[in-house]
Amino acid sequence: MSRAISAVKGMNDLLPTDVARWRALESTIREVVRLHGYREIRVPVIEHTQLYVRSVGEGTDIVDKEMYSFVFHDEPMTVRPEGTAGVVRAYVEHGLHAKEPVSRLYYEGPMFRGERPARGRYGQFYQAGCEVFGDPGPLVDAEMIDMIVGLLRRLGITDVEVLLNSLGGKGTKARYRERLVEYLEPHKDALSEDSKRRLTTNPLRILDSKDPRDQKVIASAPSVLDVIGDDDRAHFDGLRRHLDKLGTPYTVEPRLVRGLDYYSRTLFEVRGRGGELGAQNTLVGGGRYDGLVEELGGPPTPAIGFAAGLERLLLATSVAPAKDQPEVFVAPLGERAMGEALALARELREAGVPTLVEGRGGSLKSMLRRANALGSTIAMVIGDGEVDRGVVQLKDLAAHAQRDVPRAEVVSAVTEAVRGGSTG
RNA sequence: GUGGCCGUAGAUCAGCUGGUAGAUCACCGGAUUGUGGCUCCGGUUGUCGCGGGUUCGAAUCCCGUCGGUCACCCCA
Repeated sequence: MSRAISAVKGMNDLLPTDVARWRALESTIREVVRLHGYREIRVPVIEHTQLYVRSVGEGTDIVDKEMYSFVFHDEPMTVRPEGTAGVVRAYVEHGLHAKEPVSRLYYEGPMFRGERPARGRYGQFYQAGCEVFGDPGPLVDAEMIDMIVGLLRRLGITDVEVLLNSLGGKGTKARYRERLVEYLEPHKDALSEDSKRRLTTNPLRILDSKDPRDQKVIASAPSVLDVIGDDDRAHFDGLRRHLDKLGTPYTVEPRLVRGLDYYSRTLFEVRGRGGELGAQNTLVGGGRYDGLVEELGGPPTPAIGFAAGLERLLLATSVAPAKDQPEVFVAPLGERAMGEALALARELREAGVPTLVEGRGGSLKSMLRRANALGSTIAMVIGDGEVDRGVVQLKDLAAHAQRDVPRAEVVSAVTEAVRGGSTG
């Protein structure tokens, strides 16, 4: 074990035990999303850097300092830091808008950001997300938020809060930004160092600063909700009405802003309140991005989407993984039995029964110990005696029962036992 | 990127103010020439994260570095 190569910082392995939980989580998400009419789309992990610069936006931390970018054959490329941009690109590139009036897309996969890793936040992390194109809302907005809350509930994550805000339409964001800077400028000296810098780069971010100095100033800052247009207000009110009707709880948080530039109008975030999440308690983030499709070369198309952080859901969830251990453990004793065991295992597998053969030899005791440790339901012992008599010893591990079964009847006896329970 | 804490067998950890490493679990074998979950016995496993320094001597002290973790930052 000399000079072993370790994983890259922030990247981590998911061992089989972990993966069992992941699969349980993913299948729940897929099911919920399917019930809402979403269909999965798979897009590349690598895109032109420009895609993210134009969508996520310059001045955002993601683009400015967190992207895994490289130049390949003189082309600036980036390993995706988030999912929406790529999906929008695909939507435009394949002219989906011309094929169906509304597209409901689901995606899932690894994202990459060069941040300092912490619990619930990694350089390579996984997101599942949905995007709806072609529906201006606000009904879909409400439906999406409600779906997320329902999904979390199915995952056993109930201690959450939904934060809701509106960033207004096209012009309002810039207008509010101006208004905010106007307000903050005179208080500049009272702000934290970070926020002084943000005043020019990304003033909206100052709103959710945790620094007490900033909070003091922010407390009486103008609210976006006072600046949004009448249409935006109507949209926001409509969304709230739908949520109220559904009984889906939410909190209006005018200071909620998100890290990406493309958002407009509806903005939401779901935070977990369980202690296991620490400061990384944002489980889901999303919002409307009505201008992005056009921005990326498509026709004007309203759109909304969200992304959920899978490792964070996993920290908060109580979903139990399905059993993935072999049902049958074959313990051969001796040379002749080995060959017989292998053939038998193949038959069982063809019949759909997960089977493992102990090929390392060893004592029967140790083999049975292993069968038990693996959680197998049936152990099959084959020795010279069994081979000579044309039988196999079938042990029901839970019932401590065993009997000889003629070689020809083994498969049916096993499938029966596996489905039915006892072997009699 | 900034600051705090941590880094010892596969896993969880002990090792006090420096004298070249231990427990438990796991794993392997045995206690009935071929029968498991409990029990008992025995056994394997470590460049004490890495590099340098102080010292007769360092897992133990100092510096650096890498990794993890917590808070900030940011975000999923």
